[in-house]
Amino acid sequence: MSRRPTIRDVASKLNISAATVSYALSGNGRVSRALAEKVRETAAAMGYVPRHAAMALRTGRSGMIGLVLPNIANPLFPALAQEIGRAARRRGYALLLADSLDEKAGQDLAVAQMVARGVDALIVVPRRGSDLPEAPVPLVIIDTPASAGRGVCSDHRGGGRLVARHLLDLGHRRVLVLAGPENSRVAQERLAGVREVLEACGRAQLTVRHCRYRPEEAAATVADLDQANWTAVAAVSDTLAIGAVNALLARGVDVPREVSVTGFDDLVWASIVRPELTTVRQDLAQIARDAVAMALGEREPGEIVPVELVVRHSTAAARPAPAPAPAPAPASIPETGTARPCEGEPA
Amino acid sequence: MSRRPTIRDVASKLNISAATVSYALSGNGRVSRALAEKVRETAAAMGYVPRHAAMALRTGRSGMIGLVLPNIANPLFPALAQEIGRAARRRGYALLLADSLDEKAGQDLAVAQMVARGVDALIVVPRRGSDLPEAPVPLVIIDTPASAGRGVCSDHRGGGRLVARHLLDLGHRRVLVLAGPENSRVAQERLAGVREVLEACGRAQLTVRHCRYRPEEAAATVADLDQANWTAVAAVSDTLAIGAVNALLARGVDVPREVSVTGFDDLVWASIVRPELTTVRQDLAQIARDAVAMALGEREPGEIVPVELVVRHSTAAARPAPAPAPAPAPASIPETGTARPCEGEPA
DNA sequence: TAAGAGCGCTTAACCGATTCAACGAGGATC
DNA sequence: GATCCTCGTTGAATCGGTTAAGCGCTCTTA
Repeated sequence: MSRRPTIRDVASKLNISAATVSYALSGNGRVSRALAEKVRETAAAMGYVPRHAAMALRTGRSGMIGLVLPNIANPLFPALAQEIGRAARRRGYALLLADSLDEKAGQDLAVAQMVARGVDALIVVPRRGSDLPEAPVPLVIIDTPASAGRGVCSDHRGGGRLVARHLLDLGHRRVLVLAGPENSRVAQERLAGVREVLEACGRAQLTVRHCRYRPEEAAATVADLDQANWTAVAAVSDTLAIGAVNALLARGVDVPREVSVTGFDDLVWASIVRPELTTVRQDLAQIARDAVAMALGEREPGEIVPVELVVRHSTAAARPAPAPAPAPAPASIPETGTARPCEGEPA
Repeated sequence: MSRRPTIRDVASKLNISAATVSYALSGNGRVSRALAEKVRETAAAMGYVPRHAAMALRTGRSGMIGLVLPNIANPLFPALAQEIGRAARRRGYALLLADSLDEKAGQDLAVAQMVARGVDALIVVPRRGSDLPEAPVPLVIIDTPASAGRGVCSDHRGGGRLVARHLLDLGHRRVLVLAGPENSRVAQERLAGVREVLEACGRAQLTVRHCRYRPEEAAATVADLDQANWTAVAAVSDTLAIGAVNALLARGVDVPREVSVTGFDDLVWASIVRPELTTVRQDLAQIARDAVAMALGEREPGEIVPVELVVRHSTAAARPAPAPAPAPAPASIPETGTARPCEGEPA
């Protein structure tokens, strides 16, 4: 026979019942050591591979996790997808992938289709401004603390604090924040972190501008503003940071000597563009592991994963202000994301 | 009953048989118009959603296409994955994703697992240097013409020709080729295209260096060489091109005024870095559509998809050589990838 | 020594679709 | 009026696994 062998083929070759083969291979029933071993050998020799469809039908479990992303083209998500795929595969799960193509209906459609396909759990990075999806299977959200009760997320606010403190330590007091789209919960959190620290400082002056996650919009925003009003640009994403850098360089402004720029996410490109970006790195591997663990019910949702400031070459000590001002503070890198009053300031 | 309704639930509500419901919904059997309509309505009203697992078991078709990538982290592949996902979804197929994590065994393992999971077809972007995978289901390879008999690919060689002709037209005669890893079939093709045109020219002088697909390796390679020997760098990937640009800028060499640089693939970042890269764009959407069509047996494999030269700001007319030399040729952009003798050369 | 508990295996039901074969009712054909 | 078709529908087998229940045996335990 040329068909792929079934469990019954293996059974009849050994003159035992199909059930025994099933028990032996799954390790669930009580089968003698010797027989179990022989079954495994025979199955392997015959090239037996279980049909997941049959297992899924009987057990109601498909062994698949659905991953719904807003847009695979955003470079952060492939990295996350890779980590999730890895974590899932380690547990014997496969990854069913869909992106909502940045369309309103796409997300719910994708979720519904995955449910119809019988995924055992869903991991969703929600589209900006969309409602949180519902599904009759465990659903883990990767987003912000606001929805972390349903999943896991980075400490975006803490990241914002790290950035702000870093800039403060470098002596920057007037900061332009490129705050991303107004309806992005993640961007809101990052902005809140920056704001928290800078406002706690008292002396800092904050300019906030919103724009979509496109370098050209960031560039246009920066180009429109009077550069005299700030010495640092804190962008809530590397994409925006690169746009800002380009606009500044085009204007003949040296980065970081005249203006410091920070990003967010540590995309692969952050360390490739010149100057290499100071940015905040999310621990994607940890998020992926947690998300998968939550999806499979091994862990309670609600995790908030710490982020890390990566200092590179797009930030430097603030230049003395045009008005008479003393030397900037030494550039110590804060190790925590906690707000604390700004000390060691220029007098 | 709180379970998801089955086909039998729908049937008993209408006092008809399950078979009729199946025929009505699938449109396969001969069911009267009126009844078919009533069945569809009732099914929808009851929230009936077919179990793919049951369908898969019975029909042997899972409605899933497996996509195996060498490494999702490479920015080219997510874009491709997105297009393939879109094309698949349009036909009612879902996408099962795996990457081989750039490991030797990963690719075959991924293929085997997908087969076990019952995918109806596989689309594989083979890992460099790996053997072409085999599987008991239709398998489409996205790679180079050498394996295009099994799938679809871009006209990498033609892209190489486009780049070479572009540089030739700009007056460049001494070209450094960053040729990527030696075992990359794609890189080999691109190099071959460049070589073909430049050698046909007769007067061109070619330097070829291999390195892995990492900007820092490209940068190191460029930094090691005596820049006097070439006026243009043709990289077989944008990643390498950016490394080359960085190395040149770090050395104080103006790009493109002193040295022109070209990339390959038109990654999103190619138009974001400064200077924006002149590069070759693959038609990923077309490749994706063709690959899916081939996977589903709607089209014969063997397609070679044309590529397109995208001229931006990293290339410019060659400067007059240190030795007495006339003005460079006008920068006409070739519309075809065909080699032709270099005309309008500097005397 | 009778009741009970394990052990290792088998029997058979079951998951929820698809699809073959058959069947009754009408209509057309001869 | 008998025969044959076609139409619309149904019963039942089937896909390939999982798993509850049970069987005959041996070994404890009271």
